[in-house]
Amino acid sequence: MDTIKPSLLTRKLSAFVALSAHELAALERLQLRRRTFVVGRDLVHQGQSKQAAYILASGWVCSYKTQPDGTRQIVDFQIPGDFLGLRSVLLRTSDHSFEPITEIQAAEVQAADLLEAFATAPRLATAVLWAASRDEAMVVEHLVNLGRRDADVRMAHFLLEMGSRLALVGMGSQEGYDCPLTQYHLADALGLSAVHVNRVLRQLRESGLVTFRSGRVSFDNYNHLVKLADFDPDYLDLTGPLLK
Amino acid sequence: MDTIKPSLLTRKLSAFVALSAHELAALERLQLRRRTFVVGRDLVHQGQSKQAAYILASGWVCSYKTQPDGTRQIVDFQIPGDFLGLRSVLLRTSDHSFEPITEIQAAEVQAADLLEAFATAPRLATAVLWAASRDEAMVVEHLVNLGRRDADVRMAHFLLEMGSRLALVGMGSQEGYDCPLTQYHLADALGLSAVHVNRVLRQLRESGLVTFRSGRVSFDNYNHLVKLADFDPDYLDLTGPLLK
DNA sequence: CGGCCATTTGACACCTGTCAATGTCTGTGG
DNA sequence: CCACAGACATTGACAGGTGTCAAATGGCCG
Repeated sequence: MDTIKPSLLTRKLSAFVALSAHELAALERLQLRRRTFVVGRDLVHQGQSKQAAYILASGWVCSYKTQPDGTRQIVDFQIPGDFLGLRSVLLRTSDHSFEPITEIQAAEVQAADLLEAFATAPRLATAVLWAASRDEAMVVEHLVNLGRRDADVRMAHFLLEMGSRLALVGMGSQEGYDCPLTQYHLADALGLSAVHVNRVLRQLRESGLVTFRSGRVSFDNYNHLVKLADFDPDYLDLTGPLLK
Repeated sequence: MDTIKPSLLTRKLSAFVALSAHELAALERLQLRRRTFVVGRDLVHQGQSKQAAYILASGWVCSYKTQPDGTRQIVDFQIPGDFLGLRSVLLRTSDHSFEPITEIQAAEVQAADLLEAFATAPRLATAVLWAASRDEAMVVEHLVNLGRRDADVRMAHFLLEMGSRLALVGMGSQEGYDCPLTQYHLADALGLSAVHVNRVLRQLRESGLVTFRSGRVSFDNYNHLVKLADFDPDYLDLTGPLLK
């Protein structure tokens, strides 16, 4: 099942920065130390420090914060090709937790390895910075989602965003994608109750827009869904600036 | 009215990283090119690129995103001593707008100046990275606020957070602080309607917790407010890791 | 087959938004 | 000095979105 081909991270970064063979090799070297993690056990826990970063090779992860009253807010999901805990390794502090949603494979990256790779291949730093910046832009978009959109639009936007992200690594299209999330995950990410998530999903399904069922998201009418969600399919493509 | 003393940014960073005289000088040099901006005219507009960054010397700014339907979501507020548009200058892209809330004074910083300062005083880069990271942590906390807290708790948390931030630059205490925001600003930041903001403020005031009136936030019962909001007064103090 | 987990559904309460009107304050111009 | 406009704050009535509670259904696995 495992690929020998270029990693997904390579694939993603190459879509935005033309990396040389030397740079590509440095990038691949970072991903040698593969580890497997099982569902449920947190990779990094809120408040821990001195952690490694990871490059996700397969499986889904979510990063979240838990409140004293037990409710949690999922900040973002990580999919194959994504960095995980990049900030915590650079700053040696972590302000939220990471939980595998499926069994995952990830390459562990020490701060020293990362810095060495940057020294060898400086443009790599730019590319990684771009990736981190894209992640931050998604958190901001997530913020707008929570603050200013109704539950149905919020859901539509979220499903479309995941679709675009997955398409970047060849795991999705305008037809749909495989999605291991439960409705509880959606609830914790979108600031809704699980019951209401179910209601919204039913409504979207019955409107012929999108179907979320048994681990699969199917876009029944991609264009109408994009219109409902005011979704800009290009907002993740912060292309241009880095192409020089 | 203007201070000759060390800038507020210096003051803030010094609370977390012990900077040498050489580093302090480099930091001050960044802040020579002062400019004044008036209320209402955006500093950086959504989608623009090739912008300068700013270090805010006086006044308040908000960063926000506007949606096609006209509603807006305020992502964060910047107060004296804060960076503004740091990411857009490094990546030459801007995904949201900045609007002065009061008349402001800010120092314009070109990407080249910043990089030169980093080269001269390497630890400065760490300090600035720390500041950027703290800003990102606040956005995440903001996300949790919107997703998982009721309007009253959300408001309480927000007022306390601004208080802590202002205290770091000597502009606030547990007594309260001067606050130029209108209830519309609060609404756009907290994902509420202006009418509901008013209701919530009244409730908090009548509960004897906090009073928001005529440009002033007064903590009537700081401890109870902290308890209501589940506010961790230390979460902005990402101290420790950088002190080595 | 018997749990266990996720999904689904209905009833009901309540938090929050919307609409509309009024009050307060400040600055401007007659 | 007063009238007025405009921005912001305040209040009430009402509707609707969303949460909570509770129960039923369905699928998966030991």
